[in-house]
Amino acid sequence: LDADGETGLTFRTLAARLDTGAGAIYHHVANKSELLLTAALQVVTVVVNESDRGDTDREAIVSLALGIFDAVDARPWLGTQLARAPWPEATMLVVERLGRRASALGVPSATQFVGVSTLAYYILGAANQNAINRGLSTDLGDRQDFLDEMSAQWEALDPVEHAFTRSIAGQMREHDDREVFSAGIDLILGGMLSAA
Amino acid sequence: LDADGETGLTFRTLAARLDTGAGAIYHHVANKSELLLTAALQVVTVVVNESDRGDTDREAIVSLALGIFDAVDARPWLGTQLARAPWPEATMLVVERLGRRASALGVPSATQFVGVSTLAYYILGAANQNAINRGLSTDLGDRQDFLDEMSAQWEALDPVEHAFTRSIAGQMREHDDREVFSAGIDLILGGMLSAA
DNA sequence: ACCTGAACACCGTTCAAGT
DNA sequence: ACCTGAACACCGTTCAAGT
Repeated sequence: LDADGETGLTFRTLAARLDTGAGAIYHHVANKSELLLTAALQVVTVVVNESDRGDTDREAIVSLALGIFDAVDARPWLGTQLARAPWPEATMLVVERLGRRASALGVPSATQFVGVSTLAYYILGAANQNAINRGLSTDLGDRQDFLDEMSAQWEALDPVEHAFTRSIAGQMREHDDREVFSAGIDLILGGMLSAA
Repeated sequence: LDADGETGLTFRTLAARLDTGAGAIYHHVANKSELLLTAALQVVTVVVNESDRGDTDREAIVSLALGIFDAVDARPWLGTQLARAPWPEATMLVVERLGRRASALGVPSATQFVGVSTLAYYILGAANQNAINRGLSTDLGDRQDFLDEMSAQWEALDPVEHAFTRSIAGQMREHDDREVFSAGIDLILGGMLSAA
């Protein structure tokens, strides 16, 4: 799974690795979906326990978010599993930790439901996007080439029709992934706290 | 595509519908991915033009977001295409509109890049989640049964280990999808404006 | 230039037959 | 109770052969 990704893991290769038949695996898991979700829960349990820390609740939320970001960066297949709907157990584990910290931070209880799910969508979306982009850039040269090309494409767009996209092309080229990601978490936290 | 979803559209069924061979389609599109992205761009172009309106920029952003939410609700395959990485042309069209409105709204230029991508991740994540949940609930009885069961499951969790999840179980049961979605947009906009 | 459709190289999943 | 692995029912994609 870690070596060849989600499509690399087939019941045939897995059976060969376990020195058994493909059908035998169905005596232990119902189907491929369950297999992947089980793997995801196992990884996330560790990540959440290791990253839910910091001197303040706010720091703990950023730390949790970065923990997921880094885990998905290292294992792109994980991002796909966490973003499934309805949210699987692994994702609910992250939501639980985020919510507890948000509550302790003083986010009004009326905004906790919306706030935490906003945080979760942002974390999963940004982590997935980052992981896939990184996969693409190792294929097609290095990250900077990839960003340069994307940025150049944006700058070549129509100045009227795509004014905003052009205006952020420079930032796209020079941004640091983890820093921008953290800034996003801070922005959402700001919204949650000022919504009182 | 609209009738049977993404997996329902195969080159064989499409060829049968067009009274031709499966291979012939490859003379018009490179592969299935390109086919789906083309369909997505076509739909989103219309949606964006129809929903980018309101008396204020803030209202226009909410209207845009709801436009995408509703479009994905009606066509779940669209959500999958918009959430692809790197963001396809159709998604960039949404980002452009959101960014232009955010800029006009007075969001500091330093936070526009982070703010608009936060908004985009939230919109795509929430719209997809909603669409898939709705698909599940039409299969397994109606929406309320689905929410009741999920809510009951959450309330049955361990009170210590899952304190937060339990605390939002009630809201999960009673929430209105579009209202909660709008509230999330407002929360992010609040964060973008107070980040000055 | 475009179409045809059999063939290729796969999948996840099932199931009769074994141990 | 568990394993085996051929078979089933599909995919997206390719390509020699046609028009």
